[in-house]
Amino acid sequence: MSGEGKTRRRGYHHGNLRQALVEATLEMIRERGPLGFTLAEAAREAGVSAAAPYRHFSGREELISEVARQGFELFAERLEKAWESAGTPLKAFEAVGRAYLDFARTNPGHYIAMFESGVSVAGNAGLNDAAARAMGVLTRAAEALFAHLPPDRRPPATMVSHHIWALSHGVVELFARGAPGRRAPFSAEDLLESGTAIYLRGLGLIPHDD
Amino acid sequence: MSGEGKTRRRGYHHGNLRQALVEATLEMIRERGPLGFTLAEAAREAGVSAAAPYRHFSGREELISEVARQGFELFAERLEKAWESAGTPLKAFEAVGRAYLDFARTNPGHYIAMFESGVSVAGNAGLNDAAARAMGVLTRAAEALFAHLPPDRRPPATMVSHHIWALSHGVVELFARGAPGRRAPFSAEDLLESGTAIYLRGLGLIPHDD
DNA sequence: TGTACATCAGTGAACGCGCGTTCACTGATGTAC
DNA sequence: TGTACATCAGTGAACGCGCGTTCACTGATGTAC
Repeated sequence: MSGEGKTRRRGYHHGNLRQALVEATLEMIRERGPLGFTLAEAAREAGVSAAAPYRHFSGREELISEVARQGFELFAERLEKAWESAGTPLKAFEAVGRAYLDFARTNPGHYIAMFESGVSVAGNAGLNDAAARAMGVLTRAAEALFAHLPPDRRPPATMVSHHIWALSHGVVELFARGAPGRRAPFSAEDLLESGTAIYLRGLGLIPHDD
Repeated sequence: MSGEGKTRRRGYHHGNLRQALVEATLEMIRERGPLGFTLAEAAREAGVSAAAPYRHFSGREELISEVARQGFELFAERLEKAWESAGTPLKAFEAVGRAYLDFARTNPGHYIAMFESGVSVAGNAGLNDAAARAMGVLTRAAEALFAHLPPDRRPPATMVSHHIWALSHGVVELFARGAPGRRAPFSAEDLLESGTAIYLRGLGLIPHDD
């Protein structure tokens, strides 16, 4: 809910229609899934005629791409902030993992637009940049973890970041959303934290037997 | 492609329309994503009028549920077969992981219907059973891994299966599909295998430093 | 083996709907002088 | 400070489209006798 506020019009000219459409889209996506949004309804939601969006976007596709782009920007910011806020590389890495899940929780519309809408990241420069920036945080967080190891004993940082990304994404998709009544005996947070801990132990970065 | 064949009609009576619709749906989903299927087109594809599907399904929703159900059945079978085919519990566990990825690869239509279509698993008994059966294989595979450990040192099997499930699902969603041109330096297979190995080492089930 | 008939699995026409998009238009805004 | 005018950001009506679903219907199948 936070970060996905509402903007309504004030007169004949909306004043902020572009962003209002983005926000309407976020809400529709959050509630009805990746393809459950329509330009027509976004316009209605913003209190504007069905033709108005075409002053700001070339069409449906461009609007959802913009939503995804904003999502990746926000995502990268949150991950960066989490990384910088913690003391040791290990704590920082764990904080990034928590921030990942937290982002998916508090910005479901963005998350869905980014990863489930079928938007082509490669085909859009702005989107691509933002996505790379977010991925970069994960990779740097991984690199910092091994900085103290002799170079020939460091695992490839991008492999590690891919592992963590996949684990996080899987947890989000399978356990963080959907009916809260899912009878899973573990919360998404617990699963991600315990999974990450076991993984890091496997890398030799956490002592065995805590 | 295998397991997603084609069934066309032979006379006025189709003979196998129900399954033909399922197969047409698989193809549409595979090519156009979770919501990219329509009853109308499935009928067209099967060479039948738009009204015909209603002799076999109450509507759109019931058809996609059936696709997902068949997917879970097939999935459970493949996982079971993989588990039974390997010698040691460790090898069997790894074989199950490989079978997971392999299923997602060879049956993308099923996989999408199962996990991305928004179908409500809980609201359908047949679907629920099939899904539980598949999940059960993962959990039993995990249990077998610790069978030789003293009971008080065994991690919870469902936690482990949830971890592996999340990792596998994340790898599938992020790295196994989409443009094959993704410049990922690691294949989905490699990522899942290496990730699983590190995780199992973290559990103390694989010796350090191979 | 032949026939009557119930049942099953199709047809095709029609419906109402909401969507994406285009178009000529017009009200509001802001800038040059 | 006031006015003319270009530009911008909206309107509303219209289009063609494909969809899901319903309905009365009919051709094919299979069973009882």
